[in-house]
Amino acid sequence: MTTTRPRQGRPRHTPPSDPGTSAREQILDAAGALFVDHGITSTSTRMIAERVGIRQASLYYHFATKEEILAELLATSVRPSLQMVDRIRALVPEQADAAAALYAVAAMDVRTLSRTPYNIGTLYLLPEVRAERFDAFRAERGRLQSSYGTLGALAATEDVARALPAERLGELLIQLVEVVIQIRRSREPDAADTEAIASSCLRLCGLGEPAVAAAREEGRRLLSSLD
Amino acid sequence: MTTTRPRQGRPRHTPPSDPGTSAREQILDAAGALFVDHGITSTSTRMIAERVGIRQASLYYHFATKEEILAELLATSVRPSLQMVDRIRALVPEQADAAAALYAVAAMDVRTLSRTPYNIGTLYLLPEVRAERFDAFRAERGRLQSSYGTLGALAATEDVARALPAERLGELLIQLVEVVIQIRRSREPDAADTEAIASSCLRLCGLGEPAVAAAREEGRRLLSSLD
DNA sequence: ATTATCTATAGATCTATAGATAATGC
DNA sequence: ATTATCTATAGATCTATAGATAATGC
Repeated sequence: MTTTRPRQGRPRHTPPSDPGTSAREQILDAAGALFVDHGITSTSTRMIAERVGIRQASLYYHFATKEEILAELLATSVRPSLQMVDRIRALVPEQADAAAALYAVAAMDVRTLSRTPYNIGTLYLLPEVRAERFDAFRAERGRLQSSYGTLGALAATEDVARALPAERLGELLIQLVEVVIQIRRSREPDAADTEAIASSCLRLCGLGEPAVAAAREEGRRLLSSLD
Repeated sequence: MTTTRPRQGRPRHTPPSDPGTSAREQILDAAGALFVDHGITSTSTRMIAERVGIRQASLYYHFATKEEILAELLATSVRPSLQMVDRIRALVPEQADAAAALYAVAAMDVRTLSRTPYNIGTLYLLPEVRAERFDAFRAERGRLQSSYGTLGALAATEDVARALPAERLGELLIQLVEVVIQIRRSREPDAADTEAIASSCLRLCGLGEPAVAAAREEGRRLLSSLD
């Protein structure tokens, strides 16, 4: 039992419950949870500060504006998904087994979205995020979407590939994966959800049941080789 | 050219551009467009009033609170979709051709969501709507979702029906249909989108390309018999 | 008389800044 | 001296109410 050394600066009126994490981190966590629950504009800086255990004005030592807090949250929210896609695509060199790669990417993404401490995916959907200020974030998300499109086009049957250009396929696939955001609003997503969603991505690409089963097996192998 | 008779009450500081529609209607339209663009909390009663061409306080003659405006918008937003489902399910007596019915319902719903004057579907996604106050609305949406589930379960192949209980299938199908809400944020959805989304619903249910094509034909027939 | 607006405003926010203060670090 | 907080507050909102007013309806 190590007593954590008190930090520098004037003490808080309420001492931090977790002295291990930085104030900046605590603010981001509090703001994230509140933005997701109540929306961005409905969350006041006072609410954020209260949850952290500091005074409202003290936020401004760490962030210049409320927007800056949001920007930081958004930046860290797509990045894990994008990195995951890159790692998985690196494992599947050519279009060797695109269906397995798509399964793995979708499953991983669903799991990531299921497990963030608050349902951070909902932030994408809020109108405030369409401000020009957040262009960079939306561009990253666009890259994720087009990865889904490319992967889906490679995995798809000829019939489906002909009917759906990669760009539209990407829109549909990312939308399907993000159903987990909606599910999380009413219940705790589980492993069966992950499997159902990832398999649905493959079916949407036109794969029949034997091909879906095969890609699922191989996709799982890919995932376990990631750890 | 009929000059519309001026209405009762003190004249507005800016005369209404469309004297045909009631003030109530004008307020709902203005609020809907603003809620969708900026979010609910970010839309002030002043913004709504300005768009209508009345003073902020005059809103309160028609609605007791801002929440009441939102409640009215939500109430009128799912209803068309629910009625459509009922009409189409009535046309397809037993499980005669569930796949065609699912195609028709999905296509109709996509078209409805594409054509509302503002992208009203986005309202579902806003955190403010989770307040208890809007329980009735969320219940209606739940009914729509379970209609998708039932229809999907009937249309699905045995393999898929075994893998996905109707409840989860409903979540996936409605999510897929509502991709049109996201599409509308970046571009104008067209007939090809409608077809792509409705066909994707069928593929997600495990249908192969010949079955998808057949259901699409029959689904279109159903739709044209609705007018 | 009734209706639908208007003007004015109370009271409750909310964001962000200025400047003081209580720790640690050197 | 530096850091991270605090207190206090300016200035800008925002929602909703009270009461006046300018039309039409009878």
